[in-house]
Amino acid sequence: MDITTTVKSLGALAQESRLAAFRLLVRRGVEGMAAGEIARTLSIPHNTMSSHLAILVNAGLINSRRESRSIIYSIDFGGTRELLSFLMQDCCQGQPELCAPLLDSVLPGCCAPNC
Amino acid sequence: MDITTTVKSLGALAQESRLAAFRLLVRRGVEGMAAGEIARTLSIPHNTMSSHLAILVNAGLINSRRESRSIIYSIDFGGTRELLSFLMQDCCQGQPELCAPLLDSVLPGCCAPNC
DNA sequence: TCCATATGTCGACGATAATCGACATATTGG
DNA sequence: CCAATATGTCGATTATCGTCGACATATGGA
Repeated sequence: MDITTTVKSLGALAQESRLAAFRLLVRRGVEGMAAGEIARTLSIPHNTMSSHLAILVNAGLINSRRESRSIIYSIDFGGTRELLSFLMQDCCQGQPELCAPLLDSVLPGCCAPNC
Repeated sequence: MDITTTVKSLGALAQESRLAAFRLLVRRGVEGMAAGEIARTLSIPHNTMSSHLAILVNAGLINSRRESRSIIYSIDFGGTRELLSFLMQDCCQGQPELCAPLLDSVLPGCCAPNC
């Protein structure tokens, strides 16, 4: 992931409706959520939400699949991983002693078994 | 950290010059870098860089201190930690098995001794 | 096929953001 | 105090973004 792609991804998340939608989808996992349900949940007009979702898809943060009449959006673990990875990679270039306390407080918030 | 603050921080990083400046400062650690040197390094007019730095300060991602005629900017580990923590907290609500592979690939990029 | 449901696209408006010249402020040394 | 250096502020311009009404497309069932 280069700096341009990162700016794009960060920009996609740097908007209240989109960040809210993203967080909603993160919690849903692979199951995902239909476009209309996302819009209703966040009280946002369906067409406005539609463009926001398109921006998140374009940024590689979420995916979409059709299921009957609905289009289901779900988190793109690959793209999300790349963004987090890029941000973390930069956290302590050559100075591990500085970022250790930073990470110590981040990791407990993560529920993965290996943390 | 709430969603509004997060949007602000992400927005601060969602701009090429600011992300570049932030990454520069992350690598510098507590030592930091003078405003003018940042501007020269990134080939950005000093006043343009000045407003970008102000936005990063306002977002709580960097700090400033005066040293003689220069103003030295450096990463704000506290604010940066809060942002990363917020993003990581959301990564696997109730579904650790889904985010484990996500984190597995993020953590190796981190140089902290405990990873 | 026709209608209802679900979602996406287009276009225009208002708002916000990025840029940079010109000017202002702050610090140090002579 | 004055000049040089370092940085910040203001203001105007241009570009981009968010919003939403109106219309278009896609799916499934009667």
